[in-house]
Amino acid sequence: MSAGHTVVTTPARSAVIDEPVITCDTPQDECGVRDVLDRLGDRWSVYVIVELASGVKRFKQLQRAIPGAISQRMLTLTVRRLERDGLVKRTVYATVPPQVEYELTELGHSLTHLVKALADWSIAHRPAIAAAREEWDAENPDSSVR
Amino acid sequence: MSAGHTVVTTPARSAVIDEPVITCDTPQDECGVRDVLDRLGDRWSVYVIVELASGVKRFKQLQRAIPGAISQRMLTLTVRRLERDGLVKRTVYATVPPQVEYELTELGHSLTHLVKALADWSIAHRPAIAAAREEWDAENPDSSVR
DNA sequence: CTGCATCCTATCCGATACTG
DNA sequence: CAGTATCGGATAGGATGCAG
Repeated sequence: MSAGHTVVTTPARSAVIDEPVITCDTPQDECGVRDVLDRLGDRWSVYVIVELASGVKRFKQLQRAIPGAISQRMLTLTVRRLERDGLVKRTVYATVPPQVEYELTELGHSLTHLVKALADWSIAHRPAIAAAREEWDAENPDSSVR
Repeated sequence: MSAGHTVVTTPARSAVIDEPVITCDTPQDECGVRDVLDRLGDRWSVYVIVELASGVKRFKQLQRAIPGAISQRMLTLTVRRLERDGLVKRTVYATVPPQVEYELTELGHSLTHLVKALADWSIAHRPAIAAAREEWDAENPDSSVR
């Protein structure tokens, strides 16, 4: 009595291979990966790390060096957070006018390699990504996913 | 915040050795590093990449596997963007009910190593970061920087 | 099951003004 | 120069409802 529509059986479930990859079993603190990603996630932290990777810099120096014109407010917030996380060391000199120097800590430097690797990957694969985007956009003219 | 994929000049041949960290001389398009960071910056992309690193997964599988309870909306958006960037391949099966499989492309897999490295770093240094934060918070009881 | 559209909220971030 | 505080726009992201 059923209509003749074919119900396709779902194919075999993909067996979980072998790699736990990250082994995250604590949904609460989310494995702590967020601790880093949230930092790298904001707009400026990576640039600050990159700039400080080449040496000590003062506030204004930092601001000028960072591409995209970071506002004073955001630079302050960014360096404060990085300092709080122990990635950046802040040194205040009681001079007139005041002078504050920022530099990476040991911890901060250890992150530099990864950030650099990420940047290299980005640069190396940018053409591929750009091409993929153009192709996708061409095939999906009216998509809400930009 | 990604600028429209204009990909201008960018003479950054970037055959960088390992002295200059990122060699960014184009403030305009920000070296293209943003192209990647904007993806990694959002809350979920990294988790999707991590999950797909272990093999093909369906939509619902992905949603259940990701820690932190990603909403349906965000998972859809995230995988679409990754697909657009050529990092994820999407395969639709005309079954009832519908079934869609997601898997990393070659490009996506090449990013996996970096993402894993980042995750490893995060896990390894989480205690240090947590300690730094506690110390900082103790020394700055009434700070607006959380 | 997969996915889109809508509404609504939290947060990011820039602009601006003011202090030491 | 370095930093803080406030306002307001833009946007990421959750909840819900509906469609294929």
